[in-house]
Amino acid sequence: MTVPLADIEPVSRESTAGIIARQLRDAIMNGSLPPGTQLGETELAAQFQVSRGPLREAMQRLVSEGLLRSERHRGLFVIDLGPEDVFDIYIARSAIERAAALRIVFGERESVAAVLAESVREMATAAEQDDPTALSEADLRFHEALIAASGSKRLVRMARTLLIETRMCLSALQNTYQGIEERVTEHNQIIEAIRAGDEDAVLSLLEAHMEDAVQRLAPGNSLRSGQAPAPLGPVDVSTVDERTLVVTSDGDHAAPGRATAKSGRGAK
Amino acid sequence: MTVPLADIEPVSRESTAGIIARQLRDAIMNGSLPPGTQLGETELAAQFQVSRGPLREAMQRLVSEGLLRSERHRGLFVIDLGPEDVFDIYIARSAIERAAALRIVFGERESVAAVLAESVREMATAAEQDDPTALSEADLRFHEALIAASGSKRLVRMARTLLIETRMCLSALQNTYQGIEERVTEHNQIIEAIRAGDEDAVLSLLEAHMEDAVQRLAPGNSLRSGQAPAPLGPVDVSTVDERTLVVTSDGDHAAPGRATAKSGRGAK
DNA sequence: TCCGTTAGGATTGTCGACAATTTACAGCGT
DNA sequence: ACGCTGTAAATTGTCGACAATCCTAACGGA
Repeated sequence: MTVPLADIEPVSRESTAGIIARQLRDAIMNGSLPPGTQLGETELAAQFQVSRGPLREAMQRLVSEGLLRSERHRGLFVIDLGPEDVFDIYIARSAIERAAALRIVFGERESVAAVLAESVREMATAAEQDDPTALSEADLRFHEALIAASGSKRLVRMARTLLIETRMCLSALQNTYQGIEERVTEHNQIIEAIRAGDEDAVLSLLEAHMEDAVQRLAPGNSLRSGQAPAPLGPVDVSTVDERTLVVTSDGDHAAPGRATAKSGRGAK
Repeated sequence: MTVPLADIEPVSRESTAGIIARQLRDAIMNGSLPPGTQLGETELAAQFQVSRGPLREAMQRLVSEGLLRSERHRGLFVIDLGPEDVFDIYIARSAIERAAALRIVFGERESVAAVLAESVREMATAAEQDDPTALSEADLRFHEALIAASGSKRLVRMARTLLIETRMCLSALQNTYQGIEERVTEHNQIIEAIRAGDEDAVLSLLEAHMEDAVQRLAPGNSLRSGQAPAPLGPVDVSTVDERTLVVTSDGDHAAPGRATAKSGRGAK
């Protein structure tokens, strides 16, 4: 009556484990918890001012998301990304974002383009000021918005982990930037293709965008050639992520596959 | 020395929460825990012969995977899939399996084809004996093997939930089967295309396969038209799956988009 | 008869303590 | 000096109990 009661969402509609899980995700993403870090339960519990119970529940969530690696009677550790993981991340991202773009092309393209344009503007601003960190942030926000605009709950959920891992890659490699302006252009081209409703253009631009990232972050691999650099054979779906599956990320693993052409089908 | 010590994997390399989580997943998948069921902690803890602690940790995993829905101070419930979810599942599956197929085409195709052929043989056997359940099992096993063969950890992990949800859809709709033989043929065509290394054929066959499933399970939708039937707008990536986001799955939602042609690009 | 109130029961959320296992280190023997 | 062994500390895994919250239903009043 007095208050227009906007969106009050009664006190704490969210579970404690959910809150802690989100904070931990952020901490892992922004580098507060570097890869390989062991998460001491007692220490973190004190920091969050909760008991070990809720904290463990939150950590189990991250384990199932693949952000933490569990070693029984040893502890929980932040995953460290080997080169094969970098490649794998982009395989998955490519799949997710392609599907999202496909949905968008068949949806209300204009409003989506407007939202995406906002992120690109932020990127441009960051580029002008020569602020690599801000540029990465805006870049990720672009892709996050792209996926969110698909309206698919599952694509969004699956992408959350991938975007966090992407950020981990970027901060690990300390942004080896070549062609800052170029990146802004690439994103703008995607938006333009969305506005035009040109399906083939959107998909091939996106694929090229991903391929570029792979070339920068995991040279020697390509989304359109060679097998995964990971030396692991076919994986059993029922056990992965459960038993630890430690990957020794000790350097060498270069796949013989030479990078093939940028993208296959011509854009418009 | 005496024993050839095969793969002993010291006692219990897997966490208790992991074991319970897997069992719960199976129970949800095979229908022992129908959609909407509330998971009483005390009851389940007694059944697993553990305390509520490890059980809650296991359940939090499933929450983050999207198989359980959490309502604070109310309990955990098995998700029930509305029509919009069915469509969403196939959007995501289509994305994942396409990426997996792409990896396979660039990898060792023959050995993969052999593995997949085994699943199809099982399908054929089930079809002969007119056993819908066994056919579904074999069908899912095919797709599981397809994704596993990609060698991508992340694709495998993301697909796990999707395949469980797929099984939930099928058992809910009690297998409205038309064209049993046809399905076996479709899978065989995919294998054949993999053997031939015909990328375009593999991708369009797979897309058509998914589109067929959508037509059967969520008529009125198409992977290549109309926006998602879900009435929810763009989703915020940071909150989904955390705050509950209850979807009232009350029937009507038909998208106006008429189904377009099977698949776009011609196959070979 | 209908509605608001209030007790009861049940379930979830949280906590502190104990048990089990691993790791590190000191001591001893060769 | 090197390696093995046994003990001790620290951390994780598990449990039972208490507190907070919600649902149900019986009760009383209009």
